[in-house]
Amino acid sequence: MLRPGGWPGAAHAGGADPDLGGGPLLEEQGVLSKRSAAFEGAFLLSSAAGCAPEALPPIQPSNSENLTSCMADLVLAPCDLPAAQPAPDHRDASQPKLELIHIPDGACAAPMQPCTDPHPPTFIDFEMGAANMFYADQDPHAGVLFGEDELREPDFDGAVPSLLSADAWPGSARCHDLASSAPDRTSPLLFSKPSEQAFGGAERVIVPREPLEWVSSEIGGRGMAMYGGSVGVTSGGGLFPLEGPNVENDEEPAPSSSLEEAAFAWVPSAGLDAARRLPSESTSSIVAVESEMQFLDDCDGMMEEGGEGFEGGAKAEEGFSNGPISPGRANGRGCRRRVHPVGKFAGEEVCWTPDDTEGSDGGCGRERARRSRAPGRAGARPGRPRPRGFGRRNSWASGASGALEAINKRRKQHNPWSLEETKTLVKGVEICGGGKWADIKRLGFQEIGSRSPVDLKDKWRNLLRVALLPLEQIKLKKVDNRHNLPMELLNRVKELAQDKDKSPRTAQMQSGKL
DNA sequence: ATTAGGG
DNA sequence: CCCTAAT
Repeated sequence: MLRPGGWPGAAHAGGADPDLGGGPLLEEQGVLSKRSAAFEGAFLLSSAAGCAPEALPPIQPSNSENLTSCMADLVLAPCDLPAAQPAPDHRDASQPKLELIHIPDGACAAPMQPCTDPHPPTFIDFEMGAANMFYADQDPHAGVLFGEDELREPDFDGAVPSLLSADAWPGSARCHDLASSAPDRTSPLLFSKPSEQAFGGAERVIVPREPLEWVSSEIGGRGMAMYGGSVGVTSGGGLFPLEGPNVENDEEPAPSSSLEEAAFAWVPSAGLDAARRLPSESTSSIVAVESEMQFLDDCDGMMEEGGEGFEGGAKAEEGFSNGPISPGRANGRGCRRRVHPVGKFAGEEVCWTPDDTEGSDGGCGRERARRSRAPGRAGARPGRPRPRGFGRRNSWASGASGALEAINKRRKQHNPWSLEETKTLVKGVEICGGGKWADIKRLGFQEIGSRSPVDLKDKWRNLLRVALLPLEQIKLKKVDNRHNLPMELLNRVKELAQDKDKSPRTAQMQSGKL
């Protein structure tokens, strides 16, 4: 299925390392071949071979010369598509599910050049699912940005997002100096603004399949990428397979007029025709959703097994062979949460029930519609992409049905924090410090994508309660069997709590209370 | 919009 | 996890 190599320029592109999920990139069966500059010469192939690449029109100029030259190599070619092939049903397990991305040899082979920016340090944002900044001068994944301007060796349990590399995003070599990226220098979050250039020329690749095919133009979204046929999502350092969105009878997608607006392209059933018209008429068949695409934890937050996105390649890559992992796993009740791709709830986190027992919250029981909702927001909205995973979200189901009231009356929900979530929170605190919950959210950790900043705060408080307990008591609680909190983690929490730097006073006070 | 804190 | 007050 999807392979790390799906990210051109990604460290393991080409599947050189079988251990990392590489290997032959694709079963060639392309019907559609479309270039996406954003993916540096990546092809999307579906069935039917014989798409001879041909030179592409000039690529949008990049302000990054090295990249420009790199991109100049890009070739690709719209195929002469066979007419009106009945679209394979990707629900049929016998059908190949995914389009595969082929990386032409030598694509973007040019090494990333050091930033010429006079203000060191410079950073490059890979836009890969998180705001972790990787120093890309020499080593593509040399470090993680900590604090204000400190670049450290990655030390998250050896978690190096090994899939990322400087040229993973060919057009995205946006060099930033700290001064311009974070003028106040108070935040470690140096998001680079998604730019058209970064994704310049990215076409929304539409794969003619039913029921829904997705393509991410990767615009403005962090870490989201789906390729035809329910393909994948980048998550931390991994690229995770995903199931296709389960959307039905949605309104006619609103045209997207800007790249920022159109994080994802969706073509309902237009199939090949639409695909063929793409270059000129793409916008008419594309729905814009908010750029943040996120596949959130299932309702119970049962994430016992998934790799921590941040935990780097090897772990994450298990997902390639083992099917969907990290995002959107089903819980016992078959409820998943994800962002609704189109229509009224585009961009909203929703409960998603695979078999589509709709309208009932899917047993998810996480209705949060009472909470703030982007006011006046109707459908896909242009404008600033919201940071993903912020705040509370509407439920697809709730908005769509009269079950709303019932749901609204529901009392306190219970969504146990998984160990992975908890670990991630701790990481966040390590980076941003306690009390910086919004900042932590902005880090984009996928693991806690479904937790609001307030959730983080609450959880941290609860963690402190335990961590600051006398050792005896902790052990009495079997090191908290219920929450599966390893002593080691609790120790980290404790340290952070006592670190006046990382912990405002909340923690200190907490310790008093205990 | 964020955060702290009570419940 | 929910709610509110205070920024």
